[in-house]
Amino acid sequence: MSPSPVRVRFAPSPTGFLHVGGARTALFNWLYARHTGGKFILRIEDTDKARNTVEAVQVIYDGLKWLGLDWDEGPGIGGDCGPYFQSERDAVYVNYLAKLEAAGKVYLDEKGATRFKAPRQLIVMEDLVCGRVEVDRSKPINPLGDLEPDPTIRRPDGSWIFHFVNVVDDIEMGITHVIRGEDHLSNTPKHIELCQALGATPPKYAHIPLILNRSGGKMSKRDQGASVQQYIDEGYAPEAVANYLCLLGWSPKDNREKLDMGEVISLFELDKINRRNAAFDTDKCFWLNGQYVHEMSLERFRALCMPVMERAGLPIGGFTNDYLDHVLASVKEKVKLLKDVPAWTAYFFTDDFPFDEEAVAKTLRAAGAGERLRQLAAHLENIAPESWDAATLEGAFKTLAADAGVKTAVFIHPARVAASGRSVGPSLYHMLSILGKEKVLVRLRAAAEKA
RNA sequence: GACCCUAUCGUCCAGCGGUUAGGACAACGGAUUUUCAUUCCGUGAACCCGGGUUCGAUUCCCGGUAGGGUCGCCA
Repeated sequence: MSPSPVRVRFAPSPTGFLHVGGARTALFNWLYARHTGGKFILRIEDTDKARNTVEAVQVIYDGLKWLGLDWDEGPGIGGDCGPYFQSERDAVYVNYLAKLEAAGKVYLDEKGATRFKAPRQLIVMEDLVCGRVEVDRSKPINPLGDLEPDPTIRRPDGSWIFHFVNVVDDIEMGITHVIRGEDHLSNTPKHIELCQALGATPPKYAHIPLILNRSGGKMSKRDQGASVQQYIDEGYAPEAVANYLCLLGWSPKDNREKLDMGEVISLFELDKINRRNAAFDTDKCFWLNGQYVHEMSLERFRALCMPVMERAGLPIGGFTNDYLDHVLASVKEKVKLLKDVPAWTAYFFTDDFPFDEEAVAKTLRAAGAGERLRQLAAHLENIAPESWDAATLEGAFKTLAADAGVKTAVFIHPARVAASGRSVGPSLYHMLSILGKEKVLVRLRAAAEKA
């Protein structure tokens, strides 16, 4: 008998926020589906009408797509088990509730809510990550001898409770493996009882460790870096964030860390997931992002930078692709976050670029800076436009400095600030070479006047 | 409080009966560099505690402690 194909799901509640923990759960589900050739299903758990909005659902789609997590069934895709919004599955739940009613396994409490008559047995879970876990549901939860209350499955107003609809949908959608956060481990016995009462075989469970904040507490909305949107806004490369998330609780066991998704897919196994909660290390995520940015192709870098530059209002449309590529290549090795690219490149696209006050004060207003800039402009004037390249410029700077009997830096620093308004940037000779002779001379002379 | 999970450098991840306990981020020091960044080299830094089991425990078992989680008409 061949094992049934894997079907896993990510079932977020649309709260207007995609938590990195949720994203990591989605990622592990997706990886498992891709590794096994199974299906990854997206189901929106929007039973809480008050909180759920279309915008909030969009946040989930955007975050998953940004991370490259495509779903095989779900909103926008369809599938045989739809609808994939719990708010549209009322008939299904009514149907399943009827099964429980027919079996006498539910009752109405004094407030009119429907409760499941829990059998309270010893539940043994063979968790794929946590191992064997036994919970005796017949034991009192306090010294008074109280048992855990029977789970509510439907409110008096007819709306449904998470535990019930979650279990029902997993049955209905043929979910084979439930991969979710460890915060659900304690809920699982309840889910198994419900599942069995419904006449179904429970899925396999894999409870993955939680992501904690830097101080060791549960990562909450307020914590820095808790929202996927933040990484999008700050200009992280999605492949870097996805890679980092893989490393939280999972590893290939050979000390490698920078892995592309294809490799992770082929190596991903549930038994390689550890059981220990992990603190999110923003420094390391930042570092890994830098690695990705520096090593990615110029094409990829351009694709990531263009929307950022456009949003920042840089008139990149007025320049050739060739020019754009030269500019981007000059900063690619320097920049770590995409959001920094506009500030690093603005002066390549406009003459109306900002001057860093500190740099001006320190370099341009230094004694003799104006004279140096005038000398430099006069010297560079002699370079033929067709010879205006980094190597020639470097030679020119060095000759000028040698003749003047000073270090090259004496000319370099004011030239950098004059041409770019900044004290930091790409290699100066390359920068001037990309900018072109005409612009450079204008800027050097303008700065000399102001110096 | 009850129940469940966890416990290796500050952080993440290896090691799972015998190791000089390894790698990465961060920190610190140095080299390279026209700025910044990169890169390179180096240093410091860990097996929670107590009992077992064993010739031998970081590794296995028990207890403690600590951290996290769950006990909702939130999901």
